[in-house]
Amino acid sequence: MKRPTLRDLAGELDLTESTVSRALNGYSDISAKTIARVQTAALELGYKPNQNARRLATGVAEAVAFVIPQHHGSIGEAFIAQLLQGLDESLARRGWDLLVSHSLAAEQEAKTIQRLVTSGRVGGVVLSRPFRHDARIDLLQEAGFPFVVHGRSAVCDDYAWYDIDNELAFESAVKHLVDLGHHRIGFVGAPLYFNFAYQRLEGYKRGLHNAGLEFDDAIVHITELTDDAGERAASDLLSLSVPPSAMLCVSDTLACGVLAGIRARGLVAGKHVSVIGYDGLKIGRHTNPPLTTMSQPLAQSGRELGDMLLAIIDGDDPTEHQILKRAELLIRNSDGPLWTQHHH
Amino acid sequence: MKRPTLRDLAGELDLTESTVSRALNGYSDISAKTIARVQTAALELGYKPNQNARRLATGVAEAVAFVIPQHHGSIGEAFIAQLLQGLDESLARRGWDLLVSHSLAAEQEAKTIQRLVTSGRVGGVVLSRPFRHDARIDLLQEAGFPFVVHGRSAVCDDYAWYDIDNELAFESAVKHLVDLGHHRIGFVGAPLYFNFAYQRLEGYKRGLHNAGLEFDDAIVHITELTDDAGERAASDLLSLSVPPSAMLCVSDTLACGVLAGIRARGLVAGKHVSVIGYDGLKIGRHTNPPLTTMSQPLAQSGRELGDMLLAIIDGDDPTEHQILKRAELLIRNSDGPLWTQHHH
DNA sequence: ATTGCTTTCGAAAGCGGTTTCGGTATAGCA
DNA sequence: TGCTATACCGAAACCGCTTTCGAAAGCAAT
Repeated sequence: MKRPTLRDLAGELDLTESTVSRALNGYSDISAKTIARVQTAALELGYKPNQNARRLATGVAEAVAFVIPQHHGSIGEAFIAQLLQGLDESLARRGWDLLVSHSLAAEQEAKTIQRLVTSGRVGGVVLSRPFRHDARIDLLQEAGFPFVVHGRSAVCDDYAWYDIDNELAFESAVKHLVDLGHHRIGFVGAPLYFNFAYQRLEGYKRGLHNAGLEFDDAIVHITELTDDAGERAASDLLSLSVPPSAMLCVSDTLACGVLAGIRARGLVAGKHVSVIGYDGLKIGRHTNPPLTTMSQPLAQSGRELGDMLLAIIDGDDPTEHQILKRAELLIRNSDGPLWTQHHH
Repeated sequence: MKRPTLRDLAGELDLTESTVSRALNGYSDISAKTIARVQTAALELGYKPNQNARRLATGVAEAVAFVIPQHHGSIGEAFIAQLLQGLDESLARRGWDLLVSHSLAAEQEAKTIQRLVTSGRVGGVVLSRPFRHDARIDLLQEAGFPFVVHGRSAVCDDYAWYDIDNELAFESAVKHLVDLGHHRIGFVGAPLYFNFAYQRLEGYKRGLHNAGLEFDDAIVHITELTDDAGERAASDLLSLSVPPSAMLCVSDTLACGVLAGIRARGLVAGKHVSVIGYDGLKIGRHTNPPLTTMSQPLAQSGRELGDMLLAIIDGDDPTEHQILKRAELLIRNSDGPLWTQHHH
């Protein structure tokens, strides 16, 4: 009832373990006939190599880890699920495993990485939502451990990453809003130690600049990445003496909250105030009103990240793998022309 | 620059590998003094045991796999993310790894399980969304491999599962609707080979029966678990000559679509027609209108599933671990009293 | 000092593979 | 037919750690 081992197989075939092993692994010094014989026998006995033994012997882990960022939101998790799916697809093609590993606190995260790297359980790591200055990245680099990151940190010349041009995305989002007549555009962001949050803010600023608009601290609201926080942000922004007529949000999750805050005030998004999200989550189709957003291809990102990581583990130079994509404006109904009283 | 091995440590300390190993693993036949000496040395040298070697030697994998159901929807993935999080929390406490493994096609799924079981990479498996008759479960049982399932199949006496009382949930959902005056209640379901879909339909029937209402084929719509499918279902149901005044959906994802279908028709959910979802996803707060739903504690489910699996791997009898929880009705705004014309 | 337990370690055999190295048959070639 | 090159396979070391077993040392008791 036990799983057959290499020895069993060898015994059955009257060959030695080493021969069988090489036959199975397609070495060229085994006759085609023997290979065939071994393979059919393996099939019959249901032989499967013990991965742990194999990994111990070869030193390759055949698994990579995805480090799930400590969760700020909960809706945002759709984000992760998507990425995971793409990743797994890519890895599965090679028969590699995907480990996920949460880490509760932020400080823990470095420890988590350490453990992963040193335990020999995985041959690579994919990070997401990097900070502007990310200790995890430093650590991985020093260790010379293969990794890719979804997003990138402030200096990102010498490692592999896959990112969306956040600045460009927000710059063009602002332009879109300006074209609709808005000139007081609010920003609902996340803590700036997240590089994506920082970059999006920069893009926002540049967008304002392009339009000759002035940057106003009062209408940028930095908060956590949850819908509740978004709701509070909207509420705050709307109670300003001169509230913004439009709000740009760094995530769809946040935008969901903003939408709620707007409704709570008796206003309607897309009419009285425009809001644009970011991520392109499918949820946005069902919000009230449906959310206009900057869309990024999450599942594909996952696939590409997987492919990149595999390539790097195989010896590719990480710096050859730096991909910058663009987000697309996905117009639904939460944006609209500037609302003026006398239109009522 | 290589990671120190047990041998290195032993050399440093003038002890043998075996002694060091036992010292590190807290065997009682090593003096406290030696243990201390070994531990500090291990710390200094930054020694971490090679997990693969360890697993090979002990035969325990210290990892479990979560098999992600082939994805029908995409919004529903929030569902998975939640579960994953809870699972990982539970496993992390023991230092175990969590592998996720997709399987593209349904037939593939059995293969996937096979591979997991035979590869020795994991010591247990958690399944979700089981079919009424689930080959994966049979396979796992025959193999005598530790597993738990989120949900359960038609016959579920002899394995471990964690489920919500689906029948009860839908029975009470119907009651809720009946109490609101509805007597023509539609059902938007998923393929009945999913046991949860089957059970919920049963609960629905029982609810009707309790209220003395007749079951009508015409207003039960079985479709896939996507929002688009939900939208089509709503559209179909609404164009009936005698459309239902309320719709019960087997998932929030589906319900999102139903809501959209209702809006598309110029009707408003919660007023002209009531809809109730299932899952209690946070998205429901942001739909139009916010979705009333039967809520289940996903993250906690994950945690409990993890604990169960660990216990079973440790030798517990699986049949001792069968947990049936209840869903709670989470009232938001998509339900309401029966709408009658003259209220207009 | 001898006997009889404990306590504390070392020796060695795995766990299940991979891989290098060398030894035969066999074939190629003259 | 003799010689070398090649194809094919076996022997053995190794990957890093765990665990059983027995030996040595320490201690108390007689």
